Amino acid sequence: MKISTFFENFLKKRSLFSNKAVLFPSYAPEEIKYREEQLEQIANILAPALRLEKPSNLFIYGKTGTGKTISVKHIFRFLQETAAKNNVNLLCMYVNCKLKRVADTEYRLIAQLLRECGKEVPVTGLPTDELYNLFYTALDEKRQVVLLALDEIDQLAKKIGDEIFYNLTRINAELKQAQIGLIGISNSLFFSDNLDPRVKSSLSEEEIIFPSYNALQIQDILRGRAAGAFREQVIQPGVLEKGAAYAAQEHGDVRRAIDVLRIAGEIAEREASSIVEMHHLDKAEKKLESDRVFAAALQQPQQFQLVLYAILLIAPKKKNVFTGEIYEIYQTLCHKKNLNVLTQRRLSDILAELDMLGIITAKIISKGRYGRTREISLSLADTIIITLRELLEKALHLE
DNA sequence: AGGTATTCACATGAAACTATTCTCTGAGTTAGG
DNA sequence: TAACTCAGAGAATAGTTTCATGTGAATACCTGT
Repeated sequence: MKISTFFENFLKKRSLFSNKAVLFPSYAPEEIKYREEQLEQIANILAPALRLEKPSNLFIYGKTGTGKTISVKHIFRFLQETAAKNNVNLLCMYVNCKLKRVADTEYRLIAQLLRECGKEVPVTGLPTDELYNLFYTALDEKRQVVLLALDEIDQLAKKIGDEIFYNLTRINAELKQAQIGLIGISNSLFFSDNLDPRVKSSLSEEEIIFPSYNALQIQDILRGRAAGAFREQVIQPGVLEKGAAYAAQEHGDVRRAIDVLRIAGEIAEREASSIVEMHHLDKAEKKLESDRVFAAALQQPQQFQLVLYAILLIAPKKKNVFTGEIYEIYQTLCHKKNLNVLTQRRLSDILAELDMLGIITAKIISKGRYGRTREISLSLADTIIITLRELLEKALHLE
């Protein structure tokens, strides 16, 4: 088929979607279902900001995909609208602390905040105190209240420790005109447990927990989104129910369930199907999982990939592999490729990270007299393993 | 037999080092007046 | 004299090494029966 006719046909075909944007994570719905209580609490806590009083610092817990981020953004939107209408100097900032190269270190976080205030700062070269000073002066320019939402704050704490929070809570003491209210959003329910007690008490003056959705709630939310995103009669009966049931038992993550639905639609469209059926959903589920693995693996550094490659070489042949065995294979690979060999210490960390990424399953076991080690196995489907191995070979220039 | 002490093979933690990227500063150089 | 160039000092960061310490349970080694 000629490309020109392909595009012509493409245009003639009716899309399954009426508004695909509804299914993207960036979409902000008018109404957030099953979160009335939490929204009300947040609104209550933050409302004093509209009177230029400093609201209590707020801490929000809940697993991924339970609506934390979207709720905070929702509240922010209305707060700012109201503030604008009534001429209140209210500034709402939202930062995701997990974003690589954006806000995943102390320096970068403050730099990002300055950027939100409209001040560009260099990516490196400046002392961190200097950034704090710039930040203080930027905030203190006028009498205002600043609400600062830090998403995935637990990731940041794990990476660089909790001193940064001490600095953040101290900001108010430095400011003369402005006031700042902190909103921490965490995926981990136990985040604050290993936090400096002083930081903990000032950071979480108020706490809100977002429970996971159950299957029926997920189903309802999915239905709402699907109605907005797909043309009528496109989704076959049972598809939404299945998607919801799966999401509920696996993780309770609505965002992911919505992603699956979108990809199912895309797959159906590519197959020139006029409806979305069960098997599209299954394919979408698999595609999402394998895409995640591939992306995670390919954006790691070279040595990291080499270790993963070593695992892929032997793990499928045996059911359990130990750290030492992987280290040996990795070493021979290094010699073949003429790369310098990392220490076992480092390998240990890499294995732990691969486990975190969900690419491998590593369990620390004790073999008694024969030591303690990680028992490593692959939890990926065979097809994924083969593709991943090929991808890594290409990335590492192995033959 | 039953109890405890060892011992293995790593895990885990902390600090420090290396290489790279970036800014800022100030001395030296250049071009124009 | 103002504008430009360029080296050197100082920062932040990612990835790593070095040194030090921790650890769960199968086995070795006792003890008293």
